[in-house]
Amino acid sequence: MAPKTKYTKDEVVKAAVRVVEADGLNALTARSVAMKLGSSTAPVYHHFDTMDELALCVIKETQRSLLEYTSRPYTDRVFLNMGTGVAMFALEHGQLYRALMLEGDRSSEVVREFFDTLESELPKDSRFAALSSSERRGLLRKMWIFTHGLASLICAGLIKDCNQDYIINALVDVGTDVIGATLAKHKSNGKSS
Amino acid sequence: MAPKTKYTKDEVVKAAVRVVEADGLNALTARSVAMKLGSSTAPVYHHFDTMDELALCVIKETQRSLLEYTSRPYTDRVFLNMGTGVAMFALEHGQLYRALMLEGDRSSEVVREFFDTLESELPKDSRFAALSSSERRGLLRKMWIFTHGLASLICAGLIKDCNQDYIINALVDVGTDVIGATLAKHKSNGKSS
DNA sequence: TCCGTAATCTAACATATGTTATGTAACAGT
DNA sequence: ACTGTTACATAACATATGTTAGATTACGGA
Repeated sequence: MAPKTKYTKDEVVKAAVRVVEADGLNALTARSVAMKLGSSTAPVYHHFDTMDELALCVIKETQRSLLEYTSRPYTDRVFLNMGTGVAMFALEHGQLYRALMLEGDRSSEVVREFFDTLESELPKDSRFAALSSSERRGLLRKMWIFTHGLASLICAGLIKDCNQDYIINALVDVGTDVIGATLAKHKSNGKSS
Repeated sequence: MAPKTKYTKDEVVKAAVRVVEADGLNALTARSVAMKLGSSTAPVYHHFDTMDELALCVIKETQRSLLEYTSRPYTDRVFLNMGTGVAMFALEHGQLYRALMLEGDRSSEVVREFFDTLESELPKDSRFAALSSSERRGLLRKMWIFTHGLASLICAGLIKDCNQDYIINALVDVGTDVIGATLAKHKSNGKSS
């Protein structure tokens, strides 16, 4: 039979993720992955037909990692936790956030898919129960644009002294403004109609 | 003497900008620029020692173009015009916005520099005269994060049916929320102190 | 008209990268 | 122990790109 497998498919993907994390998506080459893995390029091509295929797996793996971040209990509010998770991911894995949301060929799909995930989570927060579907969607859209902007700036290193508390504060701050305004508008609309 | 110069430095830069606009920063090569220019690569290397030098000029030119967008009178409010200009630029020159603000090696500097420009323009809007310096900065920061997030999504093609009116509406919408909250907070702080 | 300069072209070289071909050796079953 | 399979290593090939060298040629001054 064949010799025992020394580098599993998963190990190759993990090595590729580490390459992107360290030096960005442009640095993802068969040779750089092999280097991280401590092997030749052969194992890479053993598990993947093309580099594009590996890059896709890196994106998928990064997506999973991001979802793990957004499901952490930073606070007791599900919706706030998701925004915090996005920004924390950008803080701790800037290059991966860029690869996933800003650069990759599939970034549009990924962002859209992520937005849909957010939308499905929103109704779980009781504070929004009174809002109509379109009000909720408008609110979500604003908060998502803000969160994505914040994360983009964070992963560019443009928010100094950024940490978890800073992020939660920033999101609560603008969230209070926007949610407050939306609820007030809902109330006055309800009265006038 | 020498033959009349057929391709000026400016024409080379313009061609390079068109390359980036069409196919992104990764497509900026000596040969792609030469192709757009209808020449060989010689004129490129005649005006620039390295491709990095040309890329830098493309960024500078793009910066100028963006500033031109932000100084247009979309509305009668200077501050709103700047945000609208950013988003309009992202709408009409998505690849250039990415190159300038999201991808380039110098994106951090560019963004920081642009934020400073915004900050120097803010006092010109009379509505903010009452605010303290730190209140103004907080407000500006929120609006900039939102605007950058919006522009990033626009240049990824993720905002459907996006046009000038949509952009102005989006900015006025969230701007009303955030500015209203800031002014209200300022007022109550003034009363309580 | 002739010449020299320099803008451009052509072609080459060096490197980086995707990909493939070939060799090697470890493991399992006999 | 022998053998066949196959994971891996090595090295080659093709292409893309930065960069440079030499040839070419148009222009302006003599």
